[in-house]
Amino acid sequence: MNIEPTDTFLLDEFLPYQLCVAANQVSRSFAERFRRDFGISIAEWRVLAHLSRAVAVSVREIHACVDMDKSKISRAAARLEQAGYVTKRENPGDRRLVELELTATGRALVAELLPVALQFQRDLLRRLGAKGPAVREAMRSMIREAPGAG
Amino acid sequence: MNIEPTDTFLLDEFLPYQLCVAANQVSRSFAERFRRDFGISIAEWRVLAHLSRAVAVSVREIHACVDMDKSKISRAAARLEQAGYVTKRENPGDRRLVELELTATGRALVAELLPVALQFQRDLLRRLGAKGPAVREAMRSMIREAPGAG
DNA sequence: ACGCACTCGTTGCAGCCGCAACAAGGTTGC
DNA sequence: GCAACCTTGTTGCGGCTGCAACGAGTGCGT
Repeated sequence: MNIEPTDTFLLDEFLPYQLCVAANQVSRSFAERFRRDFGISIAEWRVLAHLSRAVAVSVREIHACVDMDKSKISRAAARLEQAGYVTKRENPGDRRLVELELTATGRALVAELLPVALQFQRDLLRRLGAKGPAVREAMRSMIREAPGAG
Repeated sequence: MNIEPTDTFLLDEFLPYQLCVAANQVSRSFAERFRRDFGISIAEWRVLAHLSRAVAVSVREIHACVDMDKSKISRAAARLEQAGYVTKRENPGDRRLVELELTATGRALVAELLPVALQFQRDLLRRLGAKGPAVREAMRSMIREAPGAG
């Protein structure tokens, strides 16, 4: 109802900017950690994280779940295959599909990754304090519907 | 104290991922809007937003305030100059510095941009509801100190 | 069986980004 | 005054990304 005095605009107080900077910083330190300790990128981490839940998954399913471009997933999967962490096999029932599956090495890597990722999240939540759950809920509500779609 | 049952890892519940997706979606719709209506990118918008507060500003000062790489600012400024929104003049006192300044057209553009940006933020805050202030505070606390620095 | 529309994964391409090197300018110590 | 060092902004470069086009494969209607 009130009209804010916006004669001076402060970018630091602009929520989309704050959100972008926060996400970039978190993403950067997370990526640096995973790159240094495990030699994988965020895209590869996401693919591995999704594969940890299922036996054989197609690129399409990951694309439907993980908010990454098809091509990004495809290239990440190619790198993971070359590194020996996943295998790619064509689905005999539908030969368009590619079944991605973790190798034994891949499962061992995931077993190392998950605790590190969870610890990272815990550190993040600790710094958020009591606001943690509200932030998570807020992220979800922002993700659901696109802001500019209306 | 409690050990969480982490036998299944859900990427959707992973806060760094949620943060990244939310920021990307917000950023994307914001960028699309500004690109379509005004023909400028987010980098250019940030430079304009900073220039709206000062008369003549160097690349260095923007770099110190706005969390963008020097080169990104430089290129954004070059595009803005070519579009006629800012002027670049070398500082007579220190000829390394470049004084960026809004033209009349640039000021008019900013006067159009700011209400749109503020309305965008209002829409975002409305969808966050009561959690809005907590989210803003949370973003700030994430920005201050790097998460992986400890 | 065949044509047509659709789906899936890969690849080419253009654009953006961060990093580092660089040139030009300034500052300090002697 | 000058040499070594720092600062500022630009540019080249390698890598990544999103988009669109593409080839291969599938399902459907007839």
